[in-house]
Amino acid sequence: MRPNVERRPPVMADVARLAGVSHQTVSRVLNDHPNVRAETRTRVMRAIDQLGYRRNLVARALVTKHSRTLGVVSFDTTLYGPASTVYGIEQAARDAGYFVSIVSLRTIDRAGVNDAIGYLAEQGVDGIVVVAPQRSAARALDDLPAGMPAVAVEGWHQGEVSVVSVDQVEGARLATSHLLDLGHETVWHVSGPADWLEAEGRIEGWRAVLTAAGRPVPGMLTGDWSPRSGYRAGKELAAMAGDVTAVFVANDQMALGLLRAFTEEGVKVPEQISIVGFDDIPESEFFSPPLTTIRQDFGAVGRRSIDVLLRQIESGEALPHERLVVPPQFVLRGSTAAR
Amino acid sequence: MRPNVERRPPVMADVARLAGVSHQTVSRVLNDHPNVRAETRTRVMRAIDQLGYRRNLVARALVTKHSRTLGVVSFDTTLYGPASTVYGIEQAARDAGYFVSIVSLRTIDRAGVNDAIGYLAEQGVDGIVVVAPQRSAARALDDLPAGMPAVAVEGWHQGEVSVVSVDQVEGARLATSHLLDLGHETVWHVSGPADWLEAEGRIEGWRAVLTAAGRPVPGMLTGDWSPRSGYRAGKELAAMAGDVTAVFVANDQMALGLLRAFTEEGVKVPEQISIVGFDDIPESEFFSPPLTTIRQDFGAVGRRSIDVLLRQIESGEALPHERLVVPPQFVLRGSTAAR
DNA sequence: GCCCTAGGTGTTAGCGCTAACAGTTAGAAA
DNA sequence: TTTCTAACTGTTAGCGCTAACACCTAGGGC
Repeated sequence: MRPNVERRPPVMADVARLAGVSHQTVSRVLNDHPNVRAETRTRVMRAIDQLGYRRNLVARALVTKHSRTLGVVSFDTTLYGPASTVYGIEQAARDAGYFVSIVSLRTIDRAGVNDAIGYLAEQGVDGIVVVAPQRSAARALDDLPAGMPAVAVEGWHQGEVSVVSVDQVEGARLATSHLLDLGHETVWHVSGPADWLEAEGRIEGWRAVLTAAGRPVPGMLTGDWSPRSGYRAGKELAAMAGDVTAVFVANDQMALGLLRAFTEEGVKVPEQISIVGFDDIPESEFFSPPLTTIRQDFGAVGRRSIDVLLRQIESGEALPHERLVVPPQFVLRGSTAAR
Repeated sequence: MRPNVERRPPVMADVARLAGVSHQTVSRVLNDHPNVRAETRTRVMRAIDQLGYRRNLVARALVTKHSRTLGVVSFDTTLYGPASTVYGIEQAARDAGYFVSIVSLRTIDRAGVNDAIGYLAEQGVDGIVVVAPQRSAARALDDLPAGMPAVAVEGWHQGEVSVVSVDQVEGARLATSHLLDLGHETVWHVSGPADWLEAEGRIEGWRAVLTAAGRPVPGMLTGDWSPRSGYRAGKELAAMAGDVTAVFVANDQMALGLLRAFTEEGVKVPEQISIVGFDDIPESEFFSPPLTTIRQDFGAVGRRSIDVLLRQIESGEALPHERLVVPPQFVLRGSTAAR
């Protein structure tokens, strides 16, 4: 490292010297300590302005043991769901005066999540949010550093850590019931990939409703959340157009793929086949036809998870683990019709 | 702050004691300093394992003056473009051994961006990436803290800072030329909101091609990037279906809105009107019809911006400001046809 | 034997801040 | 008056780490 030519940035001592007080008094002003004379305070403030002083939060964190930074471990923040969740987290954290340090995993497995948590711990974060949509990722929460406040989002867990998630099972119930209520004999399902907790929850809800209604449970198609995989599933379903009259698709992107495949094959939606999606991405309302779907309030999930995490951090002790569930919402549009 | 019941995490001195060396030797091992005997190194490593020691990067940052953290200021990371860019930034940063601290602004204005930069500076980031798609945000880069390495993404700037962006003008040229080449008399444009640099660049490229070809430049419709605004524009254009034969839409989401409006009004795409979008979001390929569009490589933009920023940081001095341009790519699909 | 060098290690100081405590003053209470 | 208290401010220590330097040893050249 070569010597830096420009003057070093001002530190507290510089402000103190200029204001004619001790550095401790400057610290008190900065931290809104009550016992500072008004006149002294303004003198210090003036000195701060004059020097363009900014306090060094790194030094502060070293002594207070609090960095006011939260770590977020997520997966493919390009997707609407994770992106919205992380956005909600970031907003809520900043409103509470915390920074957010993000690690986006390319592949999500226990080792990767563990590494990420380790890095964040070294960095001195006060707590960690893990967006853990897969079983393997969720398991990494078992070996959190001792005493590290944490919360799982969209994860599954048994008591080791608090979890905030949308009620996937209930969402699937809403979707499936809607289709049965319209008079369909049964409902097919295009699921998300195995190992994903959301996919599992949606399968569970779908199956539960069919079983409770005494309907046959058709074979299930599996996609990978992408429109392309929905397109492939759509081609298969179109070939069975006579038998299939209603499909619950595990997310809106795949539903778009189905719609495209059906259009190509001349299958009319909703006249011949009704479709319900999941997520309510901003595009869904403008699909042709507009997609009936289940809305997930990702922003609420993000905010709730920060609530839970901050309560843990600020209490300074291990709180009992909560399981917070955000309700999904049914959104009726044009892709479903009575049989 | 109440007393913490559990033992404090081990520090370097604890490792040193257990390994029977000085803390400095532990530091040397951790930093891969060459002059450490192999036997000593393994002894230290063993002690580290045994205690589960993790070094405190906050303390390290205080003395080295480098936090190995980069700040990112962005806007609405729910949208595909910003989300993908931020993802690319995060990946590239982590590959280079840096953390990423993110601030997502709700509204993007000079004051907001300035505040965000200020927070990040206090936090001790080594450099800042500002995703500054609006003129007002880009201007905030004029008052960066002295000596803070920074790079603007999708921004516009005159020499104060390096900029990495996709060539919007060229993308618009590609779109417009394609439509003229297909034999359309002229091309209409649904633009992004005013003050957005991307919107301006796309207007510029569109207009330039029309003017160069001696074609009339039709009145322009303006949206806000949302599918809904595209839908509204589509309704207007459908009413003029005889005159309008080709539309260049400033992003794919609005193009989807147009498609929906045209479907409702019975306007056939591409038979009656051809449409070209911009972005190539994952959904575009599965619109009906699949959307001809201009692909932006957001990942590349993110990676390049980190390249530029790290070069600045690691050189330790003010490098000349660069203007890096990532080429857009034309993607032919089914929403355009010859006149 | 001497010196010199290089490898390996320990000692000390200090990064910029806050916490804890130690004054100092002024005014109220005794 | 004295004494106490509260309000305000300064002094000191130390968070956990790295940089700089000091110090040992062993081995080679003379």
